[in-house]
Amino acid sequence: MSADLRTKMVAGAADLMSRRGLPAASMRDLARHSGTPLGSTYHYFPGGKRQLALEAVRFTDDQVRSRLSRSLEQGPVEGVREFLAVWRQILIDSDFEAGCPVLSVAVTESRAGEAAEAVTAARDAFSHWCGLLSRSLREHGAPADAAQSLALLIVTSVEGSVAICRAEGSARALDLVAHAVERLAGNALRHGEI
Amino acid sequence: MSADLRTKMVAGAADLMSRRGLPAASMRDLARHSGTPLGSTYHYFPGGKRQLALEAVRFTDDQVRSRLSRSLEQGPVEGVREFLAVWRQILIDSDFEAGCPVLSVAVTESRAGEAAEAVTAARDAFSHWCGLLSRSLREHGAPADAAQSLALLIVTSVEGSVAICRAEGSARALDLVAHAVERLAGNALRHGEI
DNA sequence: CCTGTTATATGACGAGTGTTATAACCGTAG
DNA sequence: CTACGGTTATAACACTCGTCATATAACAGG
Repeated sequence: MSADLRTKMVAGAADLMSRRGLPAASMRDLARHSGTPLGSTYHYFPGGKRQLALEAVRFTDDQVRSRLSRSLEQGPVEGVREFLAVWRQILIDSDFEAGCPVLSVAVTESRAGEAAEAVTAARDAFSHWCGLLSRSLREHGAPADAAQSLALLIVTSVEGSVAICRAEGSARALDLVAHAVERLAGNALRHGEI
Repeated sequence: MSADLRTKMVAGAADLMSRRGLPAASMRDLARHSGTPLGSTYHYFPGGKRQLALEAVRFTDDQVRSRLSRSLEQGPVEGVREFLAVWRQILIDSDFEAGCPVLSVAVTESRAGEAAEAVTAARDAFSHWCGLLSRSLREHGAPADAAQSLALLIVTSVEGSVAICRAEGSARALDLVAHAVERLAGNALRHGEI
């Protein structure tokens, strides 16, 4: 039972899904992309593609959550910065070919389709990220409703930026949005409104 | 030469692409979805899927631009409202199965892939929408840099919201973002900063 | 050595892919 | 009526899809 190989498959799946969307990422491509044998895929993931997609979304969720939680200990502005840095790094490292696997699932799969669990996991991931940001903003003085709105605004605008950056082949959009939301977060903490 | 049928195909392609992403929308599905004969697809679109995808993105771009331009005559806040209403209507009418075809292309296709022209058209669409919003904000008193940042923040957050709304099966996210960006637009016009 | 479990390789299944060639349909002009 | 243009239908091309059954390999403990 090699946990490494399994994780490698899940991480590779998340990456490839973020590049092409789930339906266009075939099991053969997913195996090849993560450098793991195709024959092992159904050994580790008896649920097939549905299971692999679900785990890939949850994997991304967990990774982002852990990085976000850690940086939020230094305050909400630092957390926002880290949230942006996560995606910026992925864009740069992939030459703007990869993006957010969670967004990819949300855009390409239906709630009632064959990957419904993955869509639910995507919804949960967005909810987790918003919740973490919102709680931190609240704990640092922002009113509850402003914190919730601002957290959602941050997550949505960053996800949208990542997609636009891919189309542009540049981090310009994400950097502009980064500047704007950091300022908004600062204002919210100082003046209690967005 | 039936222009209606051609347009019907393009509009149907845009809709189906927004639901599943471009690679998962087969030519047979695209024809069936728009109620047009498959045999005619390559007659009207000799460039095949690439051409159909490209025209679908441009079609969406044009539609949004025209609605946005018209409503911006009543001021930037009214324009923002219209921009949000476009996507809200699509979400509701499709029971949160459809979304933005332009985002869909940006997420599922590579700049160097077989639908490179469609990706370029997606980049242009985002740029057009940001440009319209930005210009209107500037013309109504917002400083140039604030107008540009805010316009991008609006487009990105709305695109992100549409995706999240699909995953949630609810317009909650879009409505919250709508409230936030309308307030931001108002502030930018009154105080000259975001 | 043998055994048993886990992991990988291979090939096959029916269905679907984009695309093209070819044949049939259709309304209208001559 | 015939002839012909723009359309549509159909079948086929080589290929890939997700999935599974089966066969082989690798490696543990006795």
